Amino acid sequence: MNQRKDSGGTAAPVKAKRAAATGSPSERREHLVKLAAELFARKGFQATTVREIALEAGILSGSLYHHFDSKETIVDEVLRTFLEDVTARYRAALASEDDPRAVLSEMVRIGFGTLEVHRAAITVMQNDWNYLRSLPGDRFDYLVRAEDEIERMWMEQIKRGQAVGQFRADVDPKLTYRMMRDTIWVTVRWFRPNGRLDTTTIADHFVKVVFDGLATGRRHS
Amino acid sequence: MNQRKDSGGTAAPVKAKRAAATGSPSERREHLVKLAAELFARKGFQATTVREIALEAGILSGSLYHHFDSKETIVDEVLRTFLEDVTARYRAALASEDDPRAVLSEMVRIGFGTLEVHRAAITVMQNDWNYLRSLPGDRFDYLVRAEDEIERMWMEQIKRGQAVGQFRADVDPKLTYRMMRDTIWVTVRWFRPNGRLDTTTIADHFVKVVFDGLATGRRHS
DNA sequence: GTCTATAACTAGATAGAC
DNA sequence: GTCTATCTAGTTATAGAC
Repeated sequence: MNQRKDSGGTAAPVKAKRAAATGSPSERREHLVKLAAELFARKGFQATTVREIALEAGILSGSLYHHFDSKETIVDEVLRTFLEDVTARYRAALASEDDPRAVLSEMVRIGFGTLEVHRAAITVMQNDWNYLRSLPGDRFDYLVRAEDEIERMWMEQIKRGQAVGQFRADVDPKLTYRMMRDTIWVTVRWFRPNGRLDTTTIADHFVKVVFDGLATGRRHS
Repeated sequence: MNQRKDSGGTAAPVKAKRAAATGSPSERREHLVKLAAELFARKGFQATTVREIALEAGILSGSLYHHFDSKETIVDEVLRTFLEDVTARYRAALASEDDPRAVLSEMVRIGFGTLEVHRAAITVMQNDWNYLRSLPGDRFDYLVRAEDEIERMWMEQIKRGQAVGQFRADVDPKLTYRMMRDTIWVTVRWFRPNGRLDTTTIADHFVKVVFDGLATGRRHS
């Protein structure tokens, strides 16, 4: 099935979904990146071929190279866009509020909030992180740099919260940060926009459990 | 680099790591699966070639097909082994104890405990789940079946705990289950055996935070 | 900006000798 | 149980016509 006489990089687009061919060149590019991100998220970066991306866009694989010089460039743009947005939001949260617990719960809300807009990017980041990092060259080193900056911002709030007595001091700050970070991002595995649970509900649940605990009755010791 | 006159399925093993060639056939097979699992975990299932697996074992790719009929069969065995072990442990925990909170914290400990033995398998399961599920055929349907059985076991304990008043009733059981499950497995991303934190420490931290909360002071309303 | 045609290569898998 | 040799199919990417 899906037979075509070309085994190479072609195949007439025939009845492909050629979407809005209007708009500026940069909008066109963004649109292509978005389509690719969805495919990367669904099947994985490597399992997604440039032919599939092109087909989805209603063009042929060769034409894709008018917009991007490689498949890596596309996934690069997917991840970079997400990381720039989320770090910017975190910085804004830090600047607008001082109370550690307030900042931290705002950061939790920001994290879950990105699930809607950046669902595909987050999925790719989680599933293909190891692979992209294993590629030769330093092209994806910024992934680790962004991760480090985000870690610093979280850790600072956790430690300040402990220092002022808002958070219990008998928990490892780094372990706590990782637990919070992972629990937020990993939600993309099952989160569905327009599903039973919206990101605000999920964030509230998370804050409730992590801050106050699941158990009833007296507090720890 | 790494140049050889063969572009096919060959390449003299030369100075490869040919390990213990002794032992029963089934031990040999298990050993190969283990080597493959490590590669799958590091680079991803698709990025790992049968040639790399063979090289790691000190044989040629063609020889691998004496043991397995396909690359998929190998990853199948990796995941199946892990899932069978963990579900068996969960069942034992349910059988040996009745108190919901005790069972649940035991399940948490079991989860983190598998990180050491099954680190590679868990990594593969997380990173390549979407891809394996997207493959045609029903070969990997058991992934979802195992997931469902595990979910039932956890949910039962959470709901019983709420019914007997051990856990607060104002949290969504399913959301709570997902949060606990994800937080445990995702730990493979950064967990290193023989690192600063062992699985017991991580499990204790987890139970502390999730059961009693991070905040100091009075309990939730 | 897209298509045609193809280059250059790598993947998983097989058949049969040893 | 391993190696030799090879097949088939699929991959990213390019060059130039339109």
